[in-house]
Amino acid sequence: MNVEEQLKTDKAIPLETRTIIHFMLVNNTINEQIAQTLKPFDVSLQQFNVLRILRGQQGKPANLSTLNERMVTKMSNTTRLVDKLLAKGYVKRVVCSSNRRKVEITIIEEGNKILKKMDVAMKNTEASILKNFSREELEKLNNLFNKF
Amino acid sequence: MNVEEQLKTDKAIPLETRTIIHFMLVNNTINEQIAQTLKPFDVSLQQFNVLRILRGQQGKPANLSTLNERMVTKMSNTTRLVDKLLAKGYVKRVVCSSNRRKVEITIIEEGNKILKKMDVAMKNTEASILKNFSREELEKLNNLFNKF
DNA sequence: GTCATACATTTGTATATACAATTATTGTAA
DNA sequence: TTACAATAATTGTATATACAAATGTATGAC
Repeated sequence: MNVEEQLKTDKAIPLETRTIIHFMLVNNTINEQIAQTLKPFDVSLQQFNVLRILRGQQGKPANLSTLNERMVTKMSNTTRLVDKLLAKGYVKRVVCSSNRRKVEITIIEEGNKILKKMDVAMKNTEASILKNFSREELEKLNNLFNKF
Repeated sequence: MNVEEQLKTDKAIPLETRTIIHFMLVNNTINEQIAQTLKPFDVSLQQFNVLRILRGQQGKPANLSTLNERMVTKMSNTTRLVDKLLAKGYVKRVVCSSNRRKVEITIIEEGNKILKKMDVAMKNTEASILKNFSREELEKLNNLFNKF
């Protein structure tokens, strides 16, 4: 992916600006591919991430603020996101008995089932996105990301 | 920025998955900072990009499909985006006389004026986002991005 | 106990975006 | 020249997201 070509410009772009634009272009291709992957499951990336977090809880419930903390992309409305998962029958929602302000979200069987299928699809997509990278290059990339 | 720390997990994540998640985390911090930068100008990142493209035309108008082609993030509705810029008085919109299906969008003085101000703010934000990178590291990063 | 404050979630509202359907215009083949 | 397909933009609709305000609950000071 070449930045100048994509932007159809012949002018030189300052390295900093170029890096940010380049980053965004890569972001678009990644997002598109992931969106395509999740589309057949009728689940957004955000919803997928929440399901993964819930699975990571290993049976323990998570309340909304915990979910929000751990989400890859923070968003202002975890309530409605969980509502969607609830409507699809992937999670359950119980008001916390010790503190009734909190609600406890737990992934249920149907959620685990679809998550397993999505895992396979996502693994393939990840491999496809990163097909041109060697192991060392991936490590180099992760190290550079640490500098942000 | 450490991925495991951010996700509050102690399990090892496969390098491919980790890279994608890491990328998204970086994307969030970049987006937040840019959104903060543009907020005082009451212009979205998309609108900013369109203004930049129009300036790049150097007086020549661009029609909607051209704009959409060159936008960093493609979106399905350039019409409404341009409507916003029109309402703010930053661009003008003329139906193309040789082909009345097309509309020609041109940036006007007020648009150039605010764009200049935004440029300064964005330069600062870019520098801040990339403050931990040396020139060589930025080049390395851009080269790795070419592999996507 | 009452009040003020902090906490956790929910709701309202405006805007953004994705996707499909529609309108208007142009080019072209029969 | 009519009919059909292609092009360019617009509109409709559903969903997503950001942000602020509101609701309900808990806690600590007095």
